[in-house]
Amino acid sequence: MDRTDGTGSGAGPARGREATRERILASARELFTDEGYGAVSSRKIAAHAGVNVALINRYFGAKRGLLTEILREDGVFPGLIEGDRGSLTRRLAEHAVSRLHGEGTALQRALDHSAGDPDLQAVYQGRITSALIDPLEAYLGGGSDARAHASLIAVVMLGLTRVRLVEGATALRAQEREDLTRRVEAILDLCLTDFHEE
Amino acid sequence: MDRTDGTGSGAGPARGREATRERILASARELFTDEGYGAVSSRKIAAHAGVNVALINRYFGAKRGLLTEILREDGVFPGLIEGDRGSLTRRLAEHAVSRLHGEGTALQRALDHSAGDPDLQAVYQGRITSALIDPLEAYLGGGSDARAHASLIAVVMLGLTRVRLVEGATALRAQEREDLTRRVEAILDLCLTDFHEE
DNA sequence: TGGTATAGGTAAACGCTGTTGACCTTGTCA
DNA sequence: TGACAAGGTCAACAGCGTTTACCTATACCA
Repeated sequence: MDRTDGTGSGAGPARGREATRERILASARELFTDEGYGAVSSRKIAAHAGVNVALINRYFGAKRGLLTEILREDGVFPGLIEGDRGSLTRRLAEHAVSRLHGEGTALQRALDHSAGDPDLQAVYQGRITSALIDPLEAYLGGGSDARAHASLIAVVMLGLTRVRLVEGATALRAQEREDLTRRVEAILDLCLTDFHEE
Repeated sequence: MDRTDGTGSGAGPARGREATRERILASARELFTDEGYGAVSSRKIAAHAGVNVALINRYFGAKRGLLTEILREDGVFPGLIEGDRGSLTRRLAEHAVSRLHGEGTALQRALDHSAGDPDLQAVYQGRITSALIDPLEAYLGGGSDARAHASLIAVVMLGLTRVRLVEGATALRAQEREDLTRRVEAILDLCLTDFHEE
């Protein structure tokens, strides 16, 4: 009936559904990392994987399916929205500032640049919601305003990415790093305080 | 030598360089407003203007030139970065919250959705810098950290747009409007305080 | 052992995009 | 009348994401 992905017989690249899928995915990841989503065409990915173009759509539905698959594998803010509640904003601030300085994996940096692509709007929409806002809401305890607080956090986190993308954020990166981190932390704390107290 | 844009002789649409340019621009503005930048093709704009496609590139260099021209005509935050300094953040907060609620001109709303288009990155980069960060820096008096403060303001303003775009910001729009405005105002104030005081 | 169904892969086309270069037409001036 | 130039058109180019029809080689079953 089916080889269930036996590793070929030695000659030529591995065949079989799973092996091919994986080869396409690996090529996409590598090329997206180096050149960004928009700059890499389906044909280029296929050529790099030594595979026909049509297979991309066969296995992943469409080009954006490749990115969806890649993104599924790693979270947006791994390890940040868990653990001690008191230092949540500190962790988020440190992460945001490090991203501002171009740290993080090459893939993360590349995908920041692709975040605005109209073709990817639905992909990023799902990602921001499911990997940032939803977990934050749950982490914050689910009070009536928890989701609004989570959204405000997202405003700052996404805003920082966008300003870096669109303007370079030179002035921010020129600040003493600890000063900037503390400032972002304070802003994030303000995002989390009760809307009605004063 | 040249008619210098006389208004034709009556029959058919107006001819002449300036009239044609204006007709293309008007069509682009209308279509961008209704459908967004990415969804409108050069050929569609040309057809709507009753003009050959090639003229778009002749007069505006490329499709993005149309948007550049349109954006040149109205500022990003008209009237906000001037006047009383004490209420700057209040004005900005009110503006941001109104945008969150889908207010503002139809063109502004449409262009928010196009802000991430890779083809427009340079256009928006110039716009954010020259119409938001630069004026803010000047308005703030040009102290050594003025540009960093302006950048932080931009973080919040752009972040709000992005969260609305990508997530809908339902939870934020569900907040009592005055509460949310005051919160954003407080956050913006925090963006403007000295980095080194504590 | 032979026949067949099927999974996996390929080639070629479709319709679309933004853009460009060669051509033509029209009006003006010498 | 002839030359010139501005304004406009047509047709093509190269590329994109995607789809359809076809081929091939394997695995199973009679």
